Amino acid sequence: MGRPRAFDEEQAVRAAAELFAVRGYEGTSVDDLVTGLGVHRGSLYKVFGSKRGLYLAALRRHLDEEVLPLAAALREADGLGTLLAQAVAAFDGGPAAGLLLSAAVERAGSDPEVGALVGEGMAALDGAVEAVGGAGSGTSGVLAATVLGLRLRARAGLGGPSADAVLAFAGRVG
Amino acid sequence: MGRPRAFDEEQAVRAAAELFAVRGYEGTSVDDLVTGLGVHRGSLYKVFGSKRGLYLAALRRHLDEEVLPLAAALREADGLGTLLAQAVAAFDGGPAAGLLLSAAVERAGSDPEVGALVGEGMAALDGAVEAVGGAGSGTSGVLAATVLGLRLRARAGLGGPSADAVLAFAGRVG
DNA sequence: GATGTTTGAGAACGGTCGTTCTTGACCGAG
DNA sequence: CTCGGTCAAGAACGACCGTTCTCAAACATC
Repeated sequence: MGRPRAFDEEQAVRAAAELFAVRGYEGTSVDDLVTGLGVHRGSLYKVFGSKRGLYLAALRRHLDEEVLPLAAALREADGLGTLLAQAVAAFDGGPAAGLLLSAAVERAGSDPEVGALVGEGMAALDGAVEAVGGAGSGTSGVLAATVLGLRLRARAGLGGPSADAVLAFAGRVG
Repeated sequence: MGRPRAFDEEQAVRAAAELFAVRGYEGTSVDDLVTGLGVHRGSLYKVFGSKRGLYLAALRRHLDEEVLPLAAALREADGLGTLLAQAVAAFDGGPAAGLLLSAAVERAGSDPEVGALVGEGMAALDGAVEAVGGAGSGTSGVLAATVLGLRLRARAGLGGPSADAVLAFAGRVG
């Protein structure tokens, strides 16, 4: 019953996540989304309710498909040094944690629902560091901050530390 | 000749920097600025040319009055651990580096002039870490990333690592 | 093939955006 | 006091914002 949907919802959410990650929430207009996703305005509002609804869906997907898997992979690192190097490599290869970073800075403070999702992503990174470095070492939050800080440098387009520098640093912390 | 200016330009720039730091560039409207600064629209455009011009002035002031002095102070630390602890203490006490962080995420990628200013601020932090930790150690960029990452956590309103945790971490890196 | 329901296409809504213009208040110089 | 120039006050501009509405096209069901 009814006309079949002509767009892939998951693919649309993924495209929205990329747009939001690059231009930010306020910097991405509904027109940008309609053009970039190839989804009609009406369909977008029918499915997601609002621009914010689409943003929350994109952030949710970003967590489920990128941040949490990354955190799970980092848990398998055989030391904090390897963990750091692995995280940086993930940042070089794509938009990993980009939307998480953008959301944390731009929206987490003013939108509680975004704040909860951001907190979930950060907690996952914390947990990975803690699992590798040893619980109670008290350093997990700091090193998780380092991970996001390195992501920030990569995003800002300014040359971040080289992989060698990261490894050298990693040698210091274990 | 002419009517004298009825507002303090430096104070206006400072107020603008706070607004931009909290709400971001796109999240701060000219109406917000007019209200928050107590400066008339016409005067704002007469003096700063545009919203972007005021933003650049605010970021410039943020660097000169907060980030660069902070970097200079960090240079005097007697070790990387003290440096980290000092940086975190500065974040707790105010908006230090807040606009730098916001600009790095929201604008540095799309506005080259903002990118240059952000790069200047980050280079100052790098230099401070390098001066304390020893040049060529290759860790300066990474630890500077940690500094901004900790600032990010504080901003997002999620409980960051405690001062004790930072000190414990600092013990590992020297 | 006719019916019923949902989609896609795009015009249109009021509101707000950044910016400019017009007008009158103000003050130093002559 | 008069004049010239700068400022403050606020209305007004076109453009764009997120959102809604109308209507024809496209299927599943009967």
